[in-house]
Amino acid sequence: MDRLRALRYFAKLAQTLSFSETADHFRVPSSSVSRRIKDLEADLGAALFVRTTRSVSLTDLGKLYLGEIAPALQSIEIADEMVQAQSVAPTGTVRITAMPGYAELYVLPAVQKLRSLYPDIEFDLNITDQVLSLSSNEADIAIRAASELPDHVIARRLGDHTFKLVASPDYINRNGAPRTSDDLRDSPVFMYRTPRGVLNWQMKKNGNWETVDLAPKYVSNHGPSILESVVKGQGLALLPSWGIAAEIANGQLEEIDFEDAWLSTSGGVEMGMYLLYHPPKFRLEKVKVSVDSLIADLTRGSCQRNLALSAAM
Amino acid sequence: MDRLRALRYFAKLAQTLSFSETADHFRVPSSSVSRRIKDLEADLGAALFVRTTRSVSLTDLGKLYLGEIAPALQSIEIADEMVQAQSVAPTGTVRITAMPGYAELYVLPAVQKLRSLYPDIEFDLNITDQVLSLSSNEADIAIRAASELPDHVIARRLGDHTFKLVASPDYINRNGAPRTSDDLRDSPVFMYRTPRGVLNWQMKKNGNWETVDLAPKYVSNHGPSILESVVKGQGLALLPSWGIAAEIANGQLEEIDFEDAWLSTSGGVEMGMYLLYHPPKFRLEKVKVSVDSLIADLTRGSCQRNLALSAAM
DNA sequence: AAGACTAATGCTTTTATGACAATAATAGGA
DNA sequence: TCCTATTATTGTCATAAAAGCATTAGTCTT
Repeated sequence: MDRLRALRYFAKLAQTLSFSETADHFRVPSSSVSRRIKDLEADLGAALFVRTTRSVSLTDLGKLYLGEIAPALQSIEIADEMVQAQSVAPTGTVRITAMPGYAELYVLPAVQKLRSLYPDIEFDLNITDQVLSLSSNEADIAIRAASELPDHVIARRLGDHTFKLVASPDYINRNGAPRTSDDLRDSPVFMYRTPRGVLNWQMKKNGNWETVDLAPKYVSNHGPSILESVVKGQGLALLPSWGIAAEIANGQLEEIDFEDAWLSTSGGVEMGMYLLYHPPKFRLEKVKVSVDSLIADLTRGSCQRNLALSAAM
Repeated sequence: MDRLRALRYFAKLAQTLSFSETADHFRVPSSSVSRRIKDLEADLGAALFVRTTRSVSLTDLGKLYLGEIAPALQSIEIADEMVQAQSVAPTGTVRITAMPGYAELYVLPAVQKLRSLYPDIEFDLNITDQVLSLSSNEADIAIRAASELPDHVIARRLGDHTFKLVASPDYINRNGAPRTSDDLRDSPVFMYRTPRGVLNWQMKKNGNWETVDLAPKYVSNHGPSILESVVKGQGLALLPSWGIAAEIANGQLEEIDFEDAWLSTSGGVEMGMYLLYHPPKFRLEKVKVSVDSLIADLTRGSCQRNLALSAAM
């Protein structure tokens, strides 16, 4: 038995004191109301109404029951409306996670804009290299580099995530640009540490990608400090293209063309920056508007970067 | 969809965060829980849980929904329990209606006893000649004279309801006992007025019951005052046997044997005093205990009366 | 006294729920 | 790293419940 429906019938019937009117209200035949009420009474083991074929009235127990049930029904109605309103009105917390570096350069300003656009939404921005799971509800939106895309989330490509070997013009003038892996071994190199370990440099040799055995002068999980070290001419680093666009453009850094392509993560796989979010099984407006705004800002940002790069070349 | 069941599943699942545990709790396969929750989510148009095959957690909306739903569910549980408790524990109001005269003689003391027996029950005793409808919920128990019994109520016979022509020994000494209807027309007679009119006297003539055309000296809806007038020797009256048992027994009144039987209401139909109450479709304990107690007292009273009558004869 | 309105009931059709089995996905351990 | 155990989901079927419709029975009104 659909108890909740029976209770709705009960409440309406208690109000109208008419089976037919109640039935009309719910667009069902009056026999349905009659049967549901009867079932309800049988379930409770008590008569709720006194019926004459012509009139209906509440019993003492009916009044008692109504007094308890009516507010509960109302609560349920309200709850439903709240949820449905929530899924339309953008309020609540949106949890965003993003990679350091990229976050500071691009996501932070985008989120600032988002905050001013939707002051009612609360944002929880978690900048970390940890890969927070969307599917286990640790975040609503994830912005990170990825090669192969998770299956159950929607991924919007924000731009490339390729690594460039860079040094300052000053450094190149003093030491020359490295050409071989042996050159590298003699050069001061800086590496990035992720929670899963140091991001090794890999090189293509005879069609295979191999890790280059290097002893880095400086390892950090703080990207900007590595960038700063390179800009200061202290050595070489493999840095993501989006992280050096500005420095390339204004001449602070130069890209070093190596004999082969270089990659930091597992060999040669094409990587990109992605914005990831739950498939919109159900329309969570707060997530939707955030995604839309972020995508707009971040892809625009990446276009600008690309333009800047082109200009530098 | 049984929404209430879905909500119960939801509440339990939000608490346990385990489909299988929830399913065990309700003794249903976990697939049922899974489906009900999915249906609920589809109905609401919003995701309530984030599921991994290994773990379940509430979404923001889920928490919100739970906050509204949980108290409502509890209210419904409480309401159910209240009703079921009510139908077992004898509390609340019992409305009793009874005929004047009979009520004062027999019902009043019985109700007094009932009140002391069940101090938690409230009694509403309506002494009237009006025939209050049980079926339209105007009373829980009715005690009245009846010939043919209503169909949808339970009737317990309390005793006869036959009318006797009586006068005081003093009156008979002075005027002699009437023998014919003509005798009656010359005698001072007292009649009872019901809400439906004066209770006419009827007589069997050639097998047919006919109303005797009399000009009563005194008409009242107050039985005791008619009785008193008769006892004082002021005239004759047709009085119910249960109303004159004591006076017959102690010699204050004498029954007059007439040439035919006499009746007050529609001709010659056998009438009785009945206690009427709703068929116990559902066990309303307060009514049940009241009926039991009243029946016990009133039938015992009627036995005593009968004994008293026998003794007087 | 008859008609109109209302609730209940009997029956059929449709719907949805539960049961069982199988699958997919993950966490933990050897 | 592979294997196993646990957990949620999906597919299919049988069953139970609800709706729909027509009819009956009982009141109130004119």
